[in-house]
Amino acid sequence: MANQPAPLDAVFHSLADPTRRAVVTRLLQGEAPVKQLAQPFAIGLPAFLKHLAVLEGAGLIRSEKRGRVRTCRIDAERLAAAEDWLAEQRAVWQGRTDRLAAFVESQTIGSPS
Amino acid sequence: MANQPAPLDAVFHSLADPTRRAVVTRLLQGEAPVKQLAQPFAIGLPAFLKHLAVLEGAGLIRSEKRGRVRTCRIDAERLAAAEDWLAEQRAVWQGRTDRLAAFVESQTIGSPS
DNA sequence: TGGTTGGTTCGCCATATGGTGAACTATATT
DNA sequence: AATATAGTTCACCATATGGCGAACCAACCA
Repeated sequence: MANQPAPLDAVFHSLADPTRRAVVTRLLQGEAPVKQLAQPFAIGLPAFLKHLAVLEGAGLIRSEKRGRVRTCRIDAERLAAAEDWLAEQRAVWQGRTDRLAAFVESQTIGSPS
Repeated sequence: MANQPAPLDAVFHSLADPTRRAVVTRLLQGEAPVKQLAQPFAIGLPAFLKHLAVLEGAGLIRSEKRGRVRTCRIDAERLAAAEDWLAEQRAVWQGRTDRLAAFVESQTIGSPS
């Protein structure tokens, strides 16, 4: 159902880099300033800022500058979009092996408690 | 748990392109020869073959040549790896937002529906 | 045997990506 | 006021990406 190409391009492209994935994982623990985010990586700040720009461009993170510190936080919606796309695909391929029914059921809950 | 950087790089990079995502979706319906796969797209065969090479390099598809026809099929394991990674991340962020939601709710009970 | 078809390979090109170092701005800190 | 700190911007570089057209090989068909 969902088929928004452009955003997915950006999200998947963001996740194709280990540095950026690490940033995402890190930010899921909570917000953090740029320098602290950059510290674990063996690249210069300019290069790291480009990564942040890619992530922010993809809508995966947001950032706000207070004083001289820019604080970044996760924006998980786009992450969910990526997972949704994969889940859709999985529904198809797993359907061939047998779990389609379970998935459909989980999507169409209609009369629980 | 799972933290295999290199394969994920290739998988996410593969999925960052709409043509390649379309190929994946298409192949989930069943195997198909190269030409048939390429037909919907407005690019030349050489360019399309590069996309297939990227997908195959990422382990998302396999292909076999019989006669002069190369038939491609999906190899869903790597797709699952990507979804697993995202599911892990979601587990974290949903854990947080769930706790947050629970907290907010616990502070604001009093006038629901 | 000769043509058509399905793929492949080759060279080429424009642009994007991921990195660098150096210079610069603006906000703390002392 | 002087200095350190956190980011930012800039010019630059090497390589990867995604596309092209043209030439090519192998196999099926007539």
